[in-house]
Amino acid sequence: MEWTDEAIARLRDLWSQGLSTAEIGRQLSITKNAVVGKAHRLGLPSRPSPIRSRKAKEGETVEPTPRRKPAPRKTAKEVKAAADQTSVVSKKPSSGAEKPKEALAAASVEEKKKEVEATSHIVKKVVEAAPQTVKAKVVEKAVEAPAKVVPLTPPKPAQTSRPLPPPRFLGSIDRSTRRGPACCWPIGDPGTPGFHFCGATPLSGKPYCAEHAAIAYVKIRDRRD
DNA sequence: CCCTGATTCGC
DNA sequence: GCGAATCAGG
Repeated sequence: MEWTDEAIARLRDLWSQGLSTAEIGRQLSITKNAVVGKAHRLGLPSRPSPIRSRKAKEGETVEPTPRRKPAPRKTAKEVKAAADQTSVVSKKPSSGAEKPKEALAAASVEEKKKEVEATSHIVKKVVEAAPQTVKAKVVEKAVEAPAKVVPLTPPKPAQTSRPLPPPRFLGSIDRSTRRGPACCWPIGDPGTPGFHFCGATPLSGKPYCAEHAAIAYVKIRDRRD
């Protein structure tokens, strides 16, 4: 990474805006390690760290989180040697070709963009992640940018007088292998035998899977007649 | 497991 | 100086 004046300025700016190191990294197309490393070197103010957040009790000398052993780190040579060996000996059968990091990063960025376009959830997410001091700022920024979104109510189950049967999730079929949350998009008519909820793995932070989230969250301008 | 930021240390 | 590897907390 060539730390040009501009790159450094950008880093400083984003850093001061309270964006996460990973987010800054994405915007600069570098890793969060590079970001935090450079920030550290630049003497930028530390962010509230998850780990060191040990209460600085008054008088109590908080041990700087006694980090453990320096951890033996592989040398580049060792890494290369290992790589050579594995590539010759036991090439992974079908793990698929690993995407280059750039591709991954790009994909990640694309994903993010889509998300921002489609929903405002990301805004909330970002805001939540941001330190208090910058929340307002972030909101202000974000509000004008992404399209407004309205969560449409999913098909309203016709309410019956008798209690509904216990909802069945398709996901419960393989509950043994996947215990996570389940998409709660209703399928079929409540009260009828076939009624169940989707049960697929929901998008992070949403009650619906990708397929149904796409239906549930519709851009306002797409609803206009 | 995902995320986060901080630190270490081979390069 | 750089940043991947690693750590550790949520």
